[in-house]
Amino acid sequence: MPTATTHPSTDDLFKALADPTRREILALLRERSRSVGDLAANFYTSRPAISKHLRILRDAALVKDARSGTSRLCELDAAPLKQIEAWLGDYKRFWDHSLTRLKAHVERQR
Amino acid sequence: MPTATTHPSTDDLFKALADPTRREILALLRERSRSVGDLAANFYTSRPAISKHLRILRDAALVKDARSGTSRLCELDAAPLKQIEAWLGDYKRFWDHSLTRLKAHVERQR
DNA sequence: TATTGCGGTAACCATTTGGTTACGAAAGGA
DNA sequence: TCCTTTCGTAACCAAATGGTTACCGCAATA
Repeated sequence: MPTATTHPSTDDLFKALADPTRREILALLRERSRSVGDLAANFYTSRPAISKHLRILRDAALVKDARSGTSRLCELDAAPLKQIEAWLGDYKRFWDHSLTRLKAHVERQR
Repeated sequence: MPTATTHPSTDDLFKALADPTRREILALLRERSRSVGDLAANFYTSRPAISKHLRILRDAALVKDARSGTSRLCELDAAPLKQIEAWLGDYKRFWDHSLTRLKAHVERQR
């Protein structure tokens, strides 16, 4: 599918974010919208490789693009990251749990 | 390395979270600490496969474990997720950006 | 119309990933 | 002491991943 009309799956999102090059692309798009070639110029890898990363980011709905003459302007869409935030929400109450719990539990079993 | 004493890299964290089985393991550990076999019983995949997932989660410092007799008790450590939260923080100001920006920009170029 | 530049994609390749089965080490109990 | 249970790991395999080069389509321009 060309452009995801519905929400991307949490899996698609995490997988898209799991690559450092893709996270760097997002960081670059945070500054301003950029063409594909502009983005590729920031990496040592080839333009087709960046093009494939962009497809994954587009499928995860994290990047929108539109033709502008012969080039293609890519823009960050951070909205899907709200899903990651929501996923994190279920773990926040464990952030400050004392890590002595496990140790104590094992001790108790002796 | 057996147990990460320092903070895991953001890359290790995202990669650890990029697999649905590993996210499900974390969700199970949210309820209570569990042995490796207990965890494996919740999946159709084999125990060694779960064991390998647990190694990745341990390397990402998301799971701590301790021997308890012949079994090994695994516990969630959600603290590293704060790093993901921090990463997300750099994108929050883009969450509500109007997506007409790109469109407008392209229009302007005509 | 012919040419140039931008970017997507096909074809291919090496590496990584996630799974399996088989085996061995360690702790507990008969 | 011997047997059982639990779990990690080695060895192996298929599929996915991330990279490359080559090629093609399309828009702008001379």
